[in-house]
Amino acid sequence: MVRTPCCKEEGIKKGAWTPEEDQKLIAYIQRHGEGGWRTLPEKAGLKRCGKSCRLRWANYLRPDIKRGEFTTEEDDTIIKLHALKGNKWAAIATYLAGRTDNEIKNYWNTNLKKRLKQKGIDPTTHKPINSTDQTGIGPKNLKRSSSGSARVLNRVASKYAVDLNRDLVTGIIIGNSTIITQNSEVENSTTILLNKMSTSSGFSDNCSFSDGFPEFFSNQEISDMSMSDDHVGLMEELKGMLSYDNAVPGEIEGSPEANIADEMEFLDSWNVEDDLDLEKFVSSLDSSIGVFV
DNA sequence: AAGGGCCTCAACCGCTATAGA
DNA sequence: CTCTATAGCGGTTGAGGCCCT
Repeated sequence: MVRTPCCKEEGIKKGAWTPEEDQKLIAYIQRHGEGGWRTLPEKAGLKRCGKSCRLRWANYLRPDIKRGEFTTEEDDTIIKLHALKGNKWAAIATYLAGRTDNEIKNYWNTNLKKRLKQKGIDPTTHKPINSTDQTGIGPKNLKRSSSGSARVLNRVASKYAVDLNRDLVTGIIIGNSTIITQNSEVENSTTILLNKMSTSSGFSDNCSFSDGFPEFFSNQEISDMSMSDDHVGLMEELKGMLSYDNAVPGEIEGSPEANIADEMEFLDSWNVEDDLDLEKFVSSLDSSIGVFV
């Protein structure tokens, strides 16, 4: 079947937009709103393809677009989300207010990719470039190994008996309290706690990644946690697990980077449509990763 | 000053997903 | 169920600016 072209080829202008064209598009959308892209160019007096108009609006003219350099926090968020989601630019863009998928994609390809390479990290796999897989411990086999961050998520779910969904967990991992709030229907004590965790700092600077709760936190930390409702640090620890800041190629065993592959697998294996209840959450961890408090 | 190479990013292209007739 | 229109996504391209020789 011949594909229907999105617009007639004759008389259609291509290339850079002029300020006059931008004005016409803005004025039309302000009057009539977004949508109807196929008929929009004619109605707005533009000799452009509807698709081109949509893209121009979405990536450049929309009033809520944030311009200017990416912040360190944004860099960090993109890297972590890329490790979790891969080249899903639109999905990543939903976590960065005011940034478009196109902008993030360009920024990744021109800046972040290089930066990771300079740190000795493969930007595709998020693993150290020189690591050879001679042990046969590929992602499939890693599945049965322990995952520190999965363990913490397990603890979050167990401890606070919260229905965690995928976006919420992503929010926890990248430390974005907005997402946590957005994805929680009711601002209950759990939401407040998760928000607090996502914005708190300090605490665990000496966690290890071997199995077992006591090795995960110092005795003092465990004591502090049991004494206080203020469970700060859990979030920082989660963030630390997915952080590249201290990555040293060749020293990855048991480090955060070793967990990226199974982190991705277990998050990706979740059904986006279904909220995960506590029981399902724990059993999914048990069956797919095999970790546990 | 000229020009060649590199980099950035807006825009395009081809494809898939989805809604509605 | 099928077909078509539309929206949206990710990869790629190319114009223009910058830097170096």
